[in-house]
Parts: sequence; C-alpha cells; structure tokens
Amino acid sequence: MNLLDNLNPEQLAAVTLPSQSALILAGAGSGKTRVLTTRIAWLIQTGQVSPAGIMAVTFTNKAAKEMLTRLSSMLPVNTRGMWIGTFHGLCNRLLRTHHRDAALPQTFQILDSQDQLSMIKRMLKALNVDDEKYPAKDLMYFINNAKDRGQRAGDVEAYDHVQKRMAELYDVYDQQCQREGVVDFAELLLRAYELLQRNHPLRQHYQMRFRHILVDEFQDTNDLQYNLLKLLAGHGEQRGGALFAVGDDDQSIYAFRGANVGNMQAFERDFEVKNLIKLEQNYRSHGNILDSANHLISNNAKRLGKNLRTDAGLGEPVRIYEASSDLEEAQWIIDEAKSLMAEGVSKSEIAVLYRSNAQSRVIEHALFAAGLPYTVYGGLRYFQRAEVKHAIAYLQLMDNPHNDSAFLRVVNFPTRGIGARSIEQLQMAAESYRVSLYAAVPYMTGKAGTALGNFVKLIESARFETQQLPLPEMVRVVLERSTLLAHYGNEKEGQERIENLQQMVGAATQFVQEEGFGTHAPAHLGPQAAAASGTAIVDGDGIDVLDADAPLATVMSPLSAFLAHASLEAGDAQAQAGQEAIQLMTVHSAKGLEFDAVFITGLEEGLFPHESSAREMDGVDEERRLMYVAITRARRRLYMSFTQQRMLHGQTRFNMKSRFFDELPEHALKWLTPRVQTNWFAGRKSTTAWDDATFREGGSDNHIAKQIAQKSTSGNGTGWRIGESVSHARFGEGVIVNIEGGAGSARAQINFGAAGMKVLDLSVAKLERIGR
DNA sequence: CGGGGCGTGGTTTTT
DNA sequence: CCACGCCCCG
Repeated sequence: MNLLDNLNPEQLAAVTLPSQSALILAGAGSGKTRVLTTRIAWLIQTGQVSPAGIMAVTFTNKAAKEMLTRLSSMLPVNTRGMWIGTFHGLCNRLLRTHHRDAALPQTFQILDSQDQLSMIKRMLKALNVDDEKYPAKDLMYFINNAKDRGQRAGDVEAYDHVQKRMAELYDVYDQQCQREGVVDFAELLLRAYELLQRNHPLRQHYQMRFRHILVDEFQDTNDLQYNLLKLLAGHGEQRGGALFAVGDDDQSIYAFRGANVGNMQAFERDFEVKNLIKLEQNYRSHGNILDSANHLISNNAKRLGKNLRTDAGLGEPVRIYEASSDLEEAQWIIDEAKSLMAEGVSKSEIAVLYRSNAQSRVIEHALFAAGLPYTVYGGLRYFQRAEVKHAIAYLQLMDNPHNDSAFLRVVNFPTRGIGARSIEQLQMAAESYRVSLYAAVPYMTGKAGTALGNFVKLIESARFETQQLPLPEMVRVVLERSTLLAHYGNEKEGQERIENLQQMVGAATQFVQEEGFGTHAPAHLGPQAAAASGTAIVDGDGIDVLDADAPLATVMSPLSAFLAHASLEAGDAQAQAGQEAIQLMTVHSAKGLEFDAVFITGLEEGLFPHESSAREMDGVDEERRLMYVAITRARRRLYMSFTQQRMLHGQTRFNMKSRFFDELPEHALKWLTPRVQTNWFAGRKSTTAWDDATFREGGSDNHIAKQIAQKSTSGNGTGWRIGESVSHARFGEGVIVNIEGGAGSARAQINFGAAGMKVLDLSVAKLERIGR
C-alpha cells in the first residue's frame, strides 16, 4: 500500500495510531502536513471511517486548502463530505445549518475587524461615552478577549468600574449585533460553542458523526477553540471521536492574540493522552542551522522537549554580520543576495526576515536602488480594498438590509445627497424605535426622507432584479446599479479600482464553481434546502442532511455564502509583481514557509527581542520561539545581522546586539565582522531594564545627525567612536552611545546593558576595545 | 463634502 | 520619520 511508503518510523506510527486521542509534537520541517493528510487518507482507505466522519481544523484558509489539495491527490474520494476548514469556516457552516437554534437569521453576516471597530465607535458615540476613557480599540480588545475565553458580558469578572462599564458596553454591543443580524469573528466560535453546549441532541449528533477530529497548529488554539474541540470530541461524555492534535510548542508565537500553548499540556491531561509522538527528523535544514535552532530554543523553560535532527550534513556555517547602520545592513544584504544569485540561487528562494514591518522600508529602498525585484508580504488583501468593500456592502444590504455597517458604508457612496445631518437624524430614529437604520428610513420625512427612500428603493430593486440570476451575474448588475463603476470612471486614479471591481465577477464565478453551487443555482433556497435547514436532524426522522454532497449549497444561498467567503477569506494580498523576486516579510508571516537562503535582520536588543516583550509574562521566551521559527525557515544558508545604529520613529537608536547571539552554538557560526563579545545577559533569565539597554538619541535634525556622524567616525580626537563596543572592569560590556567634550577632557556615555547607562571620563576610565 | 493641515502614536496577525 | 485620524475651512 503505497500510502505509507517513505514515511519514517515516527511518521508511520503517527499515521497509523489507533482511534484514540493523540498528540503529535511535530518539529519544524518534520513533515507535519504530510502526517495529517496521510492519516486522513489512511483512515478512509482502510475503511475505518467514511469521509463524512472526518473533521480537520486549521487556522488559515491557506493551510486548509493545502490539506485538501494533498488529500485529493492521495485519495480518489469526494472531499466534500469531509469537514475540512478553518475554525471560523466550520463554525460558519454549523451556524448556517442550525441558524434557528443559534438564534440567527439564515443570512447573518460576518463583521471583519474593520467593521467591528467602526460599529463599536458608532455605539460609543450613540451612548455618549467618553472616548478618552473608553477608546473604541480598548473596548474591542476587551470584547474579543472575553469571547475568546468563552465569556459573555455577564461572565466577565470586573475588578474596577472601568471594567464594569466595559462589560456593560459589551452587552450593548452584543444586543446591537443581534439586532443587525451580524456576528464578529470571535462570536462565530462562541455561538457555535454555546449552541453545542446548550443543545444536547445536536451535540450528540456531531459527536457521533465526527469519529476523527484532526487539528493542525494546535499550539495556536485559544481557550474557546480548545473548549469547542473538547465539546465536539465528547470529552467527559463517553462518546465522540478521537482528537488528533498536531503542534509544536516551540513554534508558539501567537500568545498576543490569545493562543494558549498550555492547551497542549491540558489536552494531554484532559484526554489522558497515551499516544504522544515526536517528529524530530527534519527534512529541511542543514546541520549547522538545526544546531543553532536547537541550541537557542534550549534556553526556554517549560518546553515539552524536542530536538530536531537531520541526515543532511552540517552544511555551511551560519553567517553573522555586524553593520554600522541600518543602511549598511541593507547594502550588505544586497551584496550577499547578489552573490547568492550568482551561485544560482533563485530570487524567490531568498527571504529577508525582520521583526517588525517598519524595518522593511530601508531594505526596500536599497533593493529598489540596486534594481533587484522584491515582494513584500502582508499588504492589503483583495476583499479589504475600499472599492471592493463598497461593492460587498451593496450585496450585503440586498441579503440582509439590517447590517448597519454596510448601510453606512454606501448610503452616500457614491454621493447621492445624503449628508451627515440626515444620517444623524436617521440614527436617532433607529435608536428610538430600536430598529436598524434601514428599517428606520420610513420614519424620515422631508428631503432627507426622500433621498433615503430612494436609496432603499435602489437596494430593493437591485434585489428584485437579480434574485433569479446566478451569482456572477448578480455581482455584475450590482456593480452597474450601484454606479460604483461610473463613479470610479470619473476619478483620475480610478482605473485600478475599476479593474478590482470587475475582478469580483470572476471571483464570484470561481467561488460558485469551487463551492459546488452550480452556475445556475437560484439565489433563493430550494425545497431540499428548506428540509435541510433548521432542526431536521434532531427530530430523529433519519435524515442526516449534513451528509449531503454539497452541504454549503443546501444550507445557504450563493449570495450569503459568497459574502461569508469575502469576510472569512480576505483573499490574496496585493497582486505580487513577478514571481521571481526576493521575499521580504516579518518573521511571523514566514511561519510555515521555507527558503534556500534566509536573512534574519535587526537582531538587536529592543528590536528582537522586542522591547515590549519584556513587559509581558514569558515575553522573551516567546521572542525566542520567534527566533526559532526564523532560523528553521532556512534550508541551506542562514545569515543574521545586527546594526550599531538604526533609525526608528525618526530617532537614531543605538542598540546592543541581541542576546540571542549568546545562545547560539559557537561551532556553527561564522562571524563576517570581528567578533564582539557580549555576555551581560548570560545567565539572566529576563530583564525589565529595557531603557538601560536602549538609548535614544534625539536627532531628527540635521545638525545633530552631523554631530553624530562626526563623533562616530573617530574624528573627534578621543580615539573612541559612537557605536563602538567596549568592556569595563566593573560594568562589563557596553556600547558607546555618545561622546562629549574634546580630546583630553572627553566623556563618553556608555550603555552597559544590565549594569545601566554610565557617563565615564575617557581619560580616567579603563576601557577596552572589543571587536574592530 | 472633500481636501489640506495639524497632532499623535508607532510589535507581531488570522479569521 | 511617516501614516493615519480628526478637524476645520472653502
């Protein structure tokens, strides 16, 4: 049976585990996705489960798609019967199917983060809440956090009056969402969780159905996601399928958005996991790279424990470069990239990684000046573009007119004489009648009433005209009727926007085909769908509607599905110019990717590890995991760099090199610049002394910049230079951040890291030069 | 209603 | 430094 060919013993063991809960600790590059997909294929091929008995959960659409693609190449099986998708995608499906039980309209719509924020702003304004004291962003964070922990407004423990008020506002927000028939991302999961918890027959149904639940990137799950999985897997209820969790605690880098690595240990304990398999054979990187990763991550406490190994040789050493400035660092990257290309490494196999997006500019500039093509990851996604969101808003109103966010977005766009004044009146009317803006329009009188009434008529007639049309046609008509195309046609720079809008017809066509709606599916639901929706299965009439071949189509209209798709899958980032380009991205977005050659840049205290990580619990550990992720992206060549001087937020900063250099194995490294010894962090677990480690030189103005330039070129007659690394008998090692006075009476300000910032008289202090 | 001017704040990101 | 939000003016 060729399915299992070429698996190593651990992979084979994982793939063929009995139907019990299992935890697979899958190191970077250990064939994690392969194990997941092969297990699904094996379970089906050996007849242990039907496709409908499989649920596989991922975090990103990309991962879900990848899984589906690989699976269909392994198995001649219709993958539609399986529930493979993101947490949010699967919850969406569940809630559409049981929308009545979940107390949602079938056409409920999903707010993206942008919509959620604007809705909260609107609410705060309407309630006359002091936005200094309760910023919309804070409240949004508060609400999402509570939901991610599974808490409703009433469950939140408020310790002070601010929290108490926020909890009240959370409640108002939820009510408003309910009125509008919209849910935010976190709500999607919380609703699904509450639905299953409340409805026993329904829960039992799904517990019996999904014999195997497989979870990817388990270390990234938040509490709510874990609880949802527990519910589905029938934890504590003696039924339900086996939970197969794949993850890597060392690659947990999303604590800041609620991910809880502790879920891995919790899972082991809660499910009494007997099958723990470690995939430690790495198929990606050469030895020196892997040694570096292993050595670094061993500095973290609280690990499940894992050491990657490779059959590949040591390969090349990890190259380390100390640049004098961010500009020079960028230049060095270009020189190295050019020589890599001369060696035959393709541009798209070269990645430049950085901790924060702000670092990309200097590198982009240098690449541009050098005429090297490059791609920056993480731009605006297709469905987030303003013009596309406008078109979507029209469609949203046609499907659910009570979506106030959509209403406000386009009620006067393109302009139709409905000003702020009219909107305000409408909002007051809606407030007093406790209805949506759309529903409040009939209460409006006078000129404003007429204009608003015409807008309503536009939406209604567009709906009426298109209800028998296939989705792509519907989109085409809406683009015309909304006059969006005409509007952008009159704009100077409108051509690109028009193209984006027209792409939506194509996106709809593709969606309809891929999701199995059939191009001629009517917008309204057929009789089969009517039977399928609601609570048919709990009536026990023997119909398992969820095994239908195209569940999405039986449960929601093409339009509703397309709108959900637009919210849940923001689409590709900006059309990347040319495939053959050097790849620029943050370390976070590099997770899951691999390249022949990788540059990890800006390895300086305060940047990487980032200064704000010191404030958070286990923050530096998370930064270290981030560094671990960065290192393990490289196949053959790995470069690391740091600078003595960097421009950030309009200020020149002098940072010490990252403590992570002290955590790498000497034998695997090659210092391209003279070695600077710093070990003031050695043996220290963490520090809160960030201000000691980072010195900001105020100097956006040229005069000061020149001074610094002069001082840092040894042209000051002291023999010392700003940015230079020195060693002191008592204070240890540090970096000169400023020099004052002339030769003979000069004093230097030196950042001794943990020992603090000192000003020393250069004629008295015994300083030793380190490195160059 | 749109644009220019001013003020502020500025990890990481997916859904 | 620079991007974004807000406010005021034409």
